[in-house]
Amino acid sequence: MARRKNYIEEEVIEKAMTLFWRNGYETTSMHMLEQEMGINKFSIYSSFGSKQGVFLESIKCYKAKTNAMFEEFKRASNGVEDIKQFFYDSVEICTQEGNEKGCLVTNAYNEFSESDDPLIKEQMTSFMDNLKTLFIEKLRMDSSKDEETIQKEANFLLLAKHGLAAATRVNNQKEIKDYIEMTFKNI
Amino acid sequence: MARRKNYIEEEVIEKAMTLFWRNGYETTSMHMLEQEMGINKFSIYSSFGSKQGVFLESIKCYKAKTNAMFEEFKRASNGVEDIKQFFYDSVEICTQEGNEKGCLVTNAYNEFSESDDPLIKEQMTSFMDNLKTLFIEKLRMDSSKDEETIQKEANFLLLAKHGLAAATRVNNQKEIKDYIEMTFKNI
DNA sequence: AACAATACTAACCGATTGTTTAGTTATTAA
DNA sequence: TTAATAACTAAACAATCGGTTAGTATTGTT
Repeated sequence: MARRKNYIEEEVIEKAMTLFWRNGYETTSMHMLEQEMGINKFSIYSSFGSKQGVFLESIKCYKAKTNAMFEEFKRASNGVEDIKQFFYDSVEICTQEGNEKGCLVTNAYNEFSESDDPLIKEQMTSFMDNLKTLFIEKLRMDSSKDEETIQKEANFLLLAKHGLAAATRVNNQKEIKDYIEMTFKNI
Repeated sequence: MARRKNYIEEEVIEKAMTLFWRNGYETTSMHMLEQEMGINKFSIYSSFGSKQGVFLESIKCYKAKTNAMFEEFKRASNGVEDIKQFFYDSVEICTQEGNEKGCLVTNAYNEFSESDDPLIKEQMTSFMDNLKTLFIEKLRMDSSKDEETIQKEANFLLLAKHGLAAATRVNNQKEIKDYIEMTFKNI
């Protein structure tokens, strides 16, 4: 009936994700998105509606990308050891790629800390809440831990992930390893 | 010889600092600075040269503001316990004020992670390096620690400060306390 | 071949960014 | 009192922001 798109939405959104991951939300302009996605504004807007829309899709893409890791994390049953492995995997995922640093969501979580956007904030908090739930689940595997300790440790680990995100930006491999080991020293 | 300024640079820069602290660098526009500082662009530019200039002065102001805390930290001689106290003081300083969250420098350190500005980056890294040196100094007070451990722990604590900055943004008092206590359990 | 539907290019929109400047007002030294 | 100096107001600057749109190219259906 009509002309076909000559780009694949899944493909271009992955490139957008990379850009957001590297630069954050505000710093990434529509012009930069045009360049990186290889399509022009019209196509971007007709496919994703707005810059916010592109970002929202990018987060979905990020979640899909990290899904395998998350699934493995969910399936695992070694308790704290699994969380540590998850930390190592989180680092791995951004050392194997280009200039992407930290965790896309954690980075954005910082950037959006209190300002504006409810839709985006919801994506962030749901990601974080989900992560915390998983932490708690793994921590409960050690039956010697009481509930209060588990809550404390889950909070600690969630905040430690911020430190980890910072680490992948400014520290080297060994320092990152040291940080993780020290974090889990008495969990 | 000529007309006198009817504002005091030290006063208006403190207001600028508050704004940068609350919103970060990019989000804070010259217009917002005009409003908050209570003077117009001409005055801002004639006093500080550029937005970057305002920010640089704001950092100096921040350093001055936190100087008392730092001096006390330097003077202290209880080792690790002093570092912990420093963490508590860092939290205190932003709960007593308005909406300022985290540490101005740590926040900016995140925002500028690798992009652009050499002058600003230098301010950030010098602040962080200085902090690390102080950590090491305190850690060395425990003579039972070997140098490698000290380096590891100093790195860990520096990254933990990122977690702390995040905590002051999204966590409540008790959770922050728990985070600090758990952080120092490992040291 | 003609039509309808959609994708594409590229220019343009108003708003806002950081920065500058022309014109006016206030202050002080002579 | 006057001339020089500097601070003020307010408008404008070019560049860029996110977003839109008119016009054209491509497609499938009839």
